[in-house]
Amino acid sequence: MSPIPKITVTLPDGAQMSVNTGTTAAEVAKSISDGLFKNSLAANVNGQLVDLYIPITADSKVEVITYKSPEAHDILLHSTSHVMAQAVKQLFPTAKVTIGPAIENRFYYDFDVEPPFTDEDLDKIEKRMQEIIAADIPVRREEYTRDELQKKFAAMGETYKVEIIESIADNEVLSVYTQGDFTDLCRGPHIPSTGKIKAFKLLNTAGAYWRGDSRNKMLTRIYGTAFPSEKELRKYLNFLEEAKRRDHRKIGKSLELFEINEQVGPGLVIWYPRGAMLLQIIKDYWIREHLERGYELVQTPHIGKSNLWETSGHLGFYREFMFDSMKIEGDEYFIKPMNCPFHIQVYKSKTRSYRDLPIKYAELGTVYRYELSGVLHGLMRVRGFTQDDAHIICTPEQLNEEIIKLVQFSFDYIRKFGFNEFEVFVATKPKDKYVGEPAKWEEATAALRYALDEINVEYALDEGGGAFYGPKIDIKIKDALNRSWQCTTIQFDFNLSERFKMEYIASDNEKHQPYMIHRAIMGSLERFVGVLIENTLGDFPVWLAPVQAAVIPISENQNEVAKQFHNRLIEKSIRTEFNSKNDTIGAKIREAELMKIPYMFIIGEREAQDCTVSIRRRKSGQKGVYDWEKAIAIIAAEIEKQ
RNA sequence: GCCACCAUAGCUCAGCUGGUAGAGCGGCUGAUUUGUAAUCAGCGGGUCGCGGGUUCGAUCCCUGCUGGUGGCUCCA
Repeated sequence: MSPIPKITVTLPDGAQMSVNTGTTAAEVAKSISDGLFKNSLAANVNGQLVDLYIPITADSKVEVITYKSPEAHDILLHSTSHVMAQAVKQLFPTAKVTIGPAIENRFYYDFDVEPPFTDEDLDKIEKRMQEIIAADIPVRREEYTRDELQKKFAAMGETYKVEIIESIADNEVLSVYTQGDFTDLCRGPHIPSTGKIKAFKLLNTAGAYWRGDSRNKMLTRIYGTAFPSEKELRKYLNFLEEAKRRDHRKIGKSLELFEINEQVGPGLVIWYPRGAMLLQIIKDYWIREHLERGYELVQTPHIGKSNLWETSGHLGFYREFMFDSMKIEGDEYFIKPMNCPFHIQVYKSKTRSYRDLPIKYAELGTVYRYELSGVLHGLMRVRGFTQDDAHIICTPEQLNEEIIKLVQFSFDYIRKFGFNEFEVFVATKPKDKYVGEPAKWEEATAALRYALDEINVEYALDEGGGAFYGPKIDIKIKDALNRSWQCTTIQFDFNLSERFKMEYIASDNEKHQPYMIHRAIMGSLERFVGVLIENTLGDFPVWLAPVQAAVIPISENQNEVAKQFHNRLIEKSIRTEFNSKNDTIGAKIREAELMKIPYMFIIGEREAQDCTVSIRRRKSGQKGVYDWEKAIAIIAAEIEKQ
């Protein structure tokens, strides 16, 4: 009998081991230490994630994946989704399994089941999962040919799996994972046994179309999460709680900023005085920043005749998002979903010379888009919203510089609101709905990428995510909970300038077609305010706070004097509120704290006599007693800081 | 739009298996005249989202609608 051939295994620290061929990563882990073996979930063999029990048959670099490895979480989540599917199949044998991947911090599994699961079902499933985990059932991989698998899953009645197998490329290895009575088509890798799952929770059910296509059957999805320890699970659940606490809909109500009312219509925002003030402050700032950068303000109607939208291509490519038309004196009018055709009209009002370019038209234009009722969400997704819109019309030579300026402008602008982390995407040509030659798309996309490269901005590609009229740069901002929100969009457009026959006279005295860029920095003011609320909990910096100060007399005896001070603040354009209620000082302060008013100016008997005020800063408390002018200077200085 | 869940006073919510509703906060009135996150007392306030049905009787059961919430191409 010939001796078993040896192979060399190289560990991450460079150490090498000579082992029998066919040794598994599990055995390697065990030979290093029992502790490592106990914590091992999978292995990375030559850069490839594999199961712990796959035999290694050649010299390899081997890294044992433990709970602490960055790759571990996805594997754990994915394996937990299999345990869930196993529990579901045991409890509901007629349910058909479909797909069940890991997503960020969570997993889901979609089932075709009648009737759909309820919350009580989730408890039952969770209990059964605990039993499966307690039984520590081994999870093993097997590979099969396409035919074998088709038959296998067809025999099991798992028609969705059969369909999936059909859609997998010929050259891929087909594998299944089996744990006890449950077998699932899966690429893996998976944990070696169900007992490796230490902490999990099922979160909620949801409907989801098979393959995400609304023409397909609606499946029942269960979301869940899993972590290496109870502690980490709790931390994640706390994060979800914190997100709830920051919900802009809740804060918007308690701070009296806005409402969305059934009587008015879904997705339509009613701004209360405080919310409208907040919006106005943002708008004022926005206008200042644009005028400083050479933009010109324009203002355009809310509706326009159908031929305008015909020419722009909106009726061809964007109709599904537009509200139905209205007939006026025999003509058909549409409510604008975008401002661009109007801005083009302004451009075309006279002959333009290359010396005039770039021309930059800016407008806080309110647009209306028909969004499906199911996707509406507070201020984040509405049907009527104000875009901080601008159109830059320039020569081809100017394009690069203009894009760079725009990206930098966006970063600078958004940083002012306390956001410092960005994700940048370049979105390319959509698969079906697009206008223009593919070659032009290529060229324009390259121009966007070139500009970003030039200023060293890292970005990811969003394939097929472009607008119908051109590729775009999208900037997402990260909030305090590390969630990202789409705000800035910089869209190249070679479609409209052609459709509307825009032109300028170049230095060669010939007519040329200009380039056009659409862009919005905040995107939608509504959404931006929503993000701002969630990021700050409604505790706005003083320059943004709709009410910057509360003037609070200690007793009614100081009402007269306090009112005078209040008037001084108003004269200085400080947004202030006078609390003359017959409440104790404690109650009046509490009220101001809850309404997140940053400054409180308190006047008692002593202050009334000396013409001073006691300053109290929200959250941090008393700041001392100052004469009126000094007190006003203090708050004014903080407002100035922006 | 589709699936599930939800809808009670201005707000937050309670109301067991059907017998026409309650609390706290806010509001109003009065007392108190307050020194840095809730003074006390009293009083109002609801066709229980809307429309049908079952029932002697519906906030509760059934059904239609409206609105809200969580989701709906992150490949086995």
